[in-house]
Amino acid sequence: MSYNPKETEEKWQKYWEEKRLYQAEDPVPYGKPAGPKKYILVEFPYPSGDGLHVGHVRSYTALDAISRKKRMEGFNVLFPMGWDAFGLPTENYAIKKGIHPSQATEKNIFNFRRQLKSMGFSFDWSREVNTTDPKYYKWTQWIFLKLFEKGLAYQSEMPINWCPSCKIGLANEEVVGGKCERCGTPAEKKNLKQWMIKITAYADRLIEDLKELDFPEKVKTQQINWIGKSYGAEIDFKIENSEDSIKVFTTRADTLFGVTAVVLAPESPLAEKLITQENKKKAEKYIEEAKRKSDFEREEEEKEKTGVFTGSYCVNPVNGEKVPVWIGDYVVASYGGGAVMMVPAHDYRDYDFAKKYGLGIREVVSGGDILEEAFVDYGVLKNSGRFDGLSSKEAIEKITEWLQKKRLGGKKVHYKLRDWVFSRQHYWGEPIPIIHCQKCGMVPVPEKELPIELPYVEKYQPTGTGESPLSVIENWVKIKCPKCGGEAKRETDTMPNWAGSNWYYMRYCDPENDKELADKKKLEYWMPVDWYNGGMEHTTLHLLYSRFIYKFLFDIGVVPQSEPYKKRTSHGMVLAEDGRKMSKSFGNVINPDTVVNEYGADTLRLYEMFMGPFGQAIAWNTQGVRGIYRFIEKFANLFEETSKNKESSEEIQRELNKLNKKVTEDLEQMKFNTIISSFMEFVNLGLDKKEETGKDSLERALLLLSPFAPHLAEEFWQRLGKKSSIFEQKWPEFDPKMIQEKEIGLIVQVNGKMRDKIIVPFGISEDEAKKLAISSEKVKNWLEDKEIKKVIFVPDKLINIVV
RNA sequence: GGGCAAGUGGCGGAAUGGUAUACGCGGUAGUCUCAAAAACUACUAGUCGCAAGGCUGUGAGGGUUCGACUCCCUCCUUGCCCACCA
Repeated sequence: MSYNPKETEEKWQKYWEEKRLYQAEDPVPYGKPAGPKKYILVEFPYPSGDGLHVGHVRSYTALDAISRKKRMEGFNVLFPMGWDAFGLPTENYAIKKGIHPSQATEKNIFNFRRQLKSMGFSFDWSREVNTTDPKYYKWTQWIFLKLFEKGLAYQSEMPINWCPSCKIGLANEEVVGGKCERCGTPAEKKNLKQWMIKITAYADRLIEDLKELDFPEKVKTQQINWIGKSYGAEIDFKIENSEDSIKVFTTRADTLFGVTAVVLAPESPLAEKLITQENKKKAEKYIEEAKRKSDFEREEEEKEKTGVFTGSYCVNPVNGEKVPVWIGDYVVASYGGGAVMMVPAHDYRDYDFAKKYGLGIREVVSGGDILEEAFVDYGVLKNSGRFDGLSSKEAIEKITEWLQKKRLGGKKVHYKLRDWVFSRQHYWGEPIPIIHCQKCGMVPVPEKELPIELPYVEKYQPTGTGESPLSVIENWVKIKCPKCGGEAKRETDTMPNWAGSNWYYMRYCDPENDKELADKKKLEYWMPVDWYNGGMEHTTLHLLYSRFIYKFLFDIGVVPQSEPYKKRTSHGMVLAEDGRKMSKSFGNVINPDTVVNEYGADTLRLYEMFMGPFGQAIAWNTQGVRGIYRFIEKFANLFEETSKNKESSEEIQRELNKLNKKVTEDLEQMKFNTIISSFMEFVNLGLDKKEETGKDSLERALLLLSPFAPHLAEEFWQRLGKKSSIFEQKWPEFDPKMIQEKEIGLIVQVNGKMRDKIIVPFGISEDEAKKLAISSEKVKNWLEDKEIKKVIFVPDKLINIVV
């Protein structure tokens, strides 16, 4: 064997590191005059105790290949790496192993870094960031202070999702199917004072600005749906014998005459107030039960709607009708004010509810049969007084206008997006830089005192009371108020995982800066990120929230544009050989170290590029890895047997140009699997025609292969006697003229079926092609006794004779 | 219930209006070997045929076209995301 990956790979990794080949150049006046830049970004990993996943390798290899090609094309490339290291998994891991989270983090990062380096990725390690480094989280806290200053960070007592097992509050995004995202325990509701971030203030801009971005449509629609903007009306239902009114949100103001009840969410503060004496027992018990039930349990009960009458009534503003007020658990507390107008005739849920509790069903839009089921489409109004005969569309407009005039309601826009619960009652996170003073209230920590470092403690287990472990460290909590000097206490909640990952890509532009989160000139040069690859699972979390934070920083003049990412792509998951998710409990995890030890990093890299379309989930196949290793051996053979030949034949050169074109173009479109197949075809052809293949072709093939198999490419490049690294070379250009063959196989069809393939000179005329086609023996049989009706000629491709 | 993808050999997949199944895996036979592994060579969608060759074939059905895996319509299946959002 003429190529031994084990020996070779480490050698070149060292060589590249010494040459500092992958360091990005800052713009003047900090660096050399910088040419055009490309900022290529992969989501930084969470350094877990499990080590690098082969899924990381897939997306990092892809973007590494792109970065390498861009450098060879002359771009000043920033391709950085760092660690998203705060958060629950490390804290849990530390508790389990009995070591401190900071030590666990250090150990895990060390391992991840070693693994990434063994893959030969071209990261600029001089810009490494770590979210748990006080020098880094100083600026995470600074961003929080700015949000607080602008009124976008606030505290609010609210029912939050609570995991009884982790003893921690969860963001809506962390509750999946009613269960805690991490441990799978059904989430409960618990009232706690929480820090909130007002992302809703940016809802419109987050939708609007998507238009300009090069994101997959799927990502855009998912974000739009998540924000969930809907246009409708807010309508006031005056409560009988009271000054108060119930505000309901509806997108179907046209059905207002069909209201036969108003239903409140059990959590609604109004609900309790409206319960009358005679309904007290029943209704209060109902509320208590409903509150105790988690969202999940409510869902599990086969969506059977339940409810209870409060005893109170309100007034339908459009016709003065007296309408009963109910409480029902099908009403979502956090949307639309937690109240709905119930129109059984024209809403499925209301229909079920009304049927169950014997409430009236009144048809006000014609078009369906409401004895059978609710009619939810638009139609023509009836039983609606002066609005009869209008179409639903017109009626929505007219009725809303009328309400607005009477000051009983009006147009209203609602969002599904809710403000972001930004506090965790945990140890392993950034302390929130706020001080609570008895006299002055909430006082922000003065900027010059940042960072507020996380105190090193022995006990970091959750308290379980809902308070963070920091709350028991008295000498840390107690502090003088920076405003009045009186007694005060530090905020003891910490920030969620997302806080550090919101802005990490800005820090790469200027990772050492102690005066600002990053220098403005550097941000102006590097931002926005030109290409950001990550997982679909981050679409409505990290990707949306970091866009919001970037917009906020733009508004306060810290960053140069309002969108951080120009282009977004996403990779598919790498599944285990059995088609399931890789998981320790299934025992089906593939460790990249094992593959690297056995076959080398290049084999793993090539395999992951070859295994299937980049955007698709795909199962691991151990035999497939062997197949790639065979390819590497074949390549080495080809090299050994042909590198002494001088010039390649015309055919080989043509195929090489085709390969050149394919790699250059498909790389941009992330069609890596077909690129690797083309290399295989080229090598197979070269081995078939050893005498025709020479040094010139090998050189170019190595350049083309170098982004994918950098070690192998460098090794053979240097074996050819080159004095500089292959990565200091220019990306090869292809010659379109060389791709054109002199003779081509023209397809001959009769009635659209292929009957023959004839060799003809390139650029043959229709007449000549026709003559040749008709005279073909095979074709003659199919034309016998038949009249030629029509001939379709596609130049240099095919000729179709219709008989 | 809503939204978005996708259905092609034994398997991963290629071809996005013009040779369907490239490339790889697996399989079969052979070479080498005391033997095995590895490697190499040939074959590998189904079907009829000694062969030449024919016919069928890209989830199902229909349509557009000289020509459809590809475009349009209806349906089925699978996957992902969202979901009592008024």
